[in-house]
Amino acid sequence: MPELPEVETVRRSLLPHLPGRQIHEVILHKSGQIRYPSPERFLQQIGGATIEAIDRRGKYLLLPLSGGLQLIAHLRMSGRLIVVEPQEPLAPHTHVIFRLSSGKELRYQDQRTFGGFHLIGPDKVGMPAGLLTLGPEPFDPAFTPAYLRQKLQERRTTIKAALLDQHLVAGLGNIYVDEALFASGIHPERRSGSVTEAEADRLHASIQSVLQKAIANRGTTFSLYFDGENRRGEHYEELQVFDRAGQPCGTCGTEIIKRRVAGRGTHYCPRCQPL
DNA sequence: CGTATGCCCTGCGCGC
DNA sequence: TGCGCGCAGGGCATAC
Repeated sequence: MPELPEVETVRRSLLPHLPGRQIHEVILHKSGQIRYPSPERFLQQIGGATIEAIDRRGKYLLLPLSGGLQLIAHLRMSGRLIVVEPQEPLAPHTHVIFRLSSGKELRYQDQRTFGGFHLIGPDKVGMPAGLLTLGPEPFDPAFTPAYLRQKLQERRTTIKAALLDQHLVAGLGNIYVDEALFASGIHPERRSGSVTEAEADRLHASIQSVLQKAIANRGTTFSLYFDGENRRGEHYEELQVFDRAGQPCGTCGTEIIKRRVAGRGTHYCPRCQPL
């Protein structure tokens, strides 16, 4: 499940392969992953364009193209973008193939088909709605402890739901919300507004350090995540609570609990994160 | 408007 | 052994 560290790792792994390359041809094995515009117009507009860069915003990958176009990709649950030699056998669930001027292919595979592409012109029509209203990046100077404190105060929901909301801060998903809450000793079912100033400050620091460590480990490979060169992330071993239900907490030895919060499987230590 | 819920989809693990 | 069900969840549509 790619979250910010995994998407950032994909971005970095694609960096040597994409900028400066021309897209000679796009082959659609399954057109459902083309979200905007129609598959026909997508193919017509993207053919011959040159990839100028590869950027990230939250969990979105942004690829500015020549001619004022922008290709936007979202991997959702199971999407993978990999660069391979054309003779490489097609992996299952390969839906889109971009033939590049380097001779290599950028392939999009997606078992659960939740992810996909938007191709946007200079008028910005067709942008994913969520990208337009996305909150600040966790490492942007705008994401301050005071900002987090104030936003949490305004919410009436659980702290878990608030942090999963991409309008509040961009890029956190189920794994790193659980990890950041553990690192700051906050129970996931606490009311967002009940979080004290000191706790919010601690949470701010935890969010940044948890994400930073995960990026340094090139993300968490839980089941389906691999980077653009098909490598696993190494962060799984570092997880303190996520996917550790029934195992002892590394801090106090209490059994890690898993329960449903905000509609998501949620992991926490009942002793280190009291309600 | 803010919040909650269900849906999209496929593969896997579990229980019978 | 085999089948069917539930679960996994990011973002969006819909309902309240």
